[in-house]
Amino acid sequence: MSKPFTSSTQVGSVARALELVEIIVHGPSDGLSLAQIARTTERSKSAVLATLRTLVDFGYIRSLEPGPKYLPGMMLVRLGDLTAAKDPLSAIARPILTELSEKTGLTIRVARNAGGFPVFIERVDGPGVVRFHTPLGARELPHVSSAGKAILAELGDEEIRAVAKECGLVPRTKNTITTLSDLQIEIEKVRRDGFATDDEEDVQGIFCIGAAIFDHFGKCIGAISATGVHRDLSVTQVNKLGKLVIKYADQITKQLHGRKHLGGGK
Amino acid sequence: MSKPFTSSTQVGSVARALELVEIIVHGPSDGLSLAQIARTTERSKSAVLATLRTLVDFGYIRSLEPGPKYLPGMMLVRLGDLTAAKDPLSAIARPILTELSEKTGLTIRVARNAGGFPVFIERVDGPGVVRFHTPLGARELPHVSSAGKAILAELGDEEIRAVAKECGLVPRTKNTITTLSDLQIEIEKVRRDGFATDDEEDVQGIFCIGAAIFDHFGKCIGAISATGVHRDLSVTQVNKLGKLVIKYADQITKQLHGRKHLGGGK
DNA sequence: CTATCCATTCGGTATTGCCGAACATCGTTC
DNA sequence: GAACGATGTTCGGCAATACCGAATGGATAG
Repeated sequence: MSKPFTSSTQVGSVARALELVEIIVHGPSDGLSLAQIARTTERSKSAVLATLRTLVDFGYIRSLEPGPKYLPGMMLVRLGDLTAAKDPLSAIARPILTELSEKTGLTIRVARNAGGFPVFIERVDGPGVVRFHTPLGARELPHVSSAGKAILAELGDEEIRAVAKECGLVPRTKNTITTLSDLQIEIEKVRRDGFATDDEEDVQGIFCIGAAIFDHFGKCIGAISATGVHRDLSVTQVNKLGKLVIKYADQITKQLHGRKHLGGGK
Repeated sequence: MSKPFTSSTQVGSVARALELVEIIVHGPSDGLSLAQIARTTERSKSAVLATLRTLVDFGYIRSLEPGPKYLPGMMLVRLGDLTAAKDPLSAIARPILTELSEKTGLTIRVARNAGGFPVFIERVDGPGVVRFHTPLGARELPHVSSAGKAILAELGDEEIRAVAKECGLVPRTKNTITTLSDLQIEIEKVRRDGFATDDEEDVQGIFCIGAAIFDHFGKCIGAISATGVHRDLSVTQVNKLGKLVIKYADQITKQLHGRKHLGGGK
């Protein structure tokens, strides 16, 4: 057995099947052949074929004749859509994101707070021509994203240190914050301003501005962020845009019957 | 064995795992308990638990303490997003959909032609306050959706009959087309106009207008559709809106280096 | 024509996924 | 407070079954 499974009793064949999904989703856009998949997974073709057939039957994978090449199936889109739709944060946020994206021309996303890490669950593109991939559903790095920093700013110093340790403060660009002390200084700024920025700290040429969302306990449950290309943003706009993002984040908080956790005490 | 599996060699445990995903995704928004899942699937708790653990490990399901209740996981959102992003039609269509949604205030979607059935892969909401669920990734009914009719209009009469037989022309509202002859008359109208409508034929109070998209062979590979609430649409607007939808569909066709299949011959 | 790649089928074997019983824990009810 | 019913969890043992490898047929290339 090559892979050391983390916890107790699991189902191996299911795990292997989901690995296939992963491989195919990350594979080339013209698909992978059975032989290719069998090689990369180091399993027999017959076993892979049986698994693939099951996945195809459920629509997770679609097989493209002739050849056959295997590609991600539409059921994945459906499940992702249903999952996002079921999330009340997503449902409430969507029209508000749409409005903000129109007002700013930027791509707006909303993230859930997943243990200090932002996980974006919904996205609305702005009308701009420039397009970049802003992924959904992945655990993003908290120290390089505006949503991440907006969430961190609502945590206690203890938790911030824990999250920083967990993500390792890995560098992404030359602007990335890589030390705990720098991060703490940045967090202080976020707390003062009420919004967080990402000034080309994750991707060269891309900036973000984010603000936190709260539930009725005053706990930060997520954040929204606006993303654009750096040259479209003049420095004087940052504050104005920040205020706007806060306003829309507050709208979501309000609709969730939430209230802002007033900084001060732990 | 309760479920008669369709084709040859498959992996039973994987199929059972994917059934769990289905159940949880369609379950209540506060999740399902292990016992509930075990009951509905008629399997032992221990077997279900092992499978669930595997799914949780991969992020397909997330377990919510205490209880634990099981809910759809963020990995489903991620996989759906990656799947849609990998599709060139989706990538090309997105900015065009955004523009059309701003211009019209409606929800715009793009569907792939899947054997005469529309499968929507991307959606852009309009700024309107009214919200309704327009699903993605599912095989929609061709005879009740404007995208479906736009696709049907590009097929041969033979194929239309086959699709009609496959979907059964099931009624959804009192406006639904339920006979083949009515459908053929409607298709003729679509061919004349260049766009298709759905006048409360799927959901009461909802209308759609759709137009087809073509590849470089002139084959119809999909369609876009605009969705809104019926009372927002005056009859005189239908033609104007139809023309607009055609224009944006043609833009997508153009960017795909496609060309319109000029009706006439088979 | 041979050689090499591919997808697919088919037994046989032992891996392993499943069940059921047992335990721990919580919340209710009498 | 004790007894009950519900839950989630662990564990041993059996048999189902998921896996492998060899063999086949087809396609493409040299």
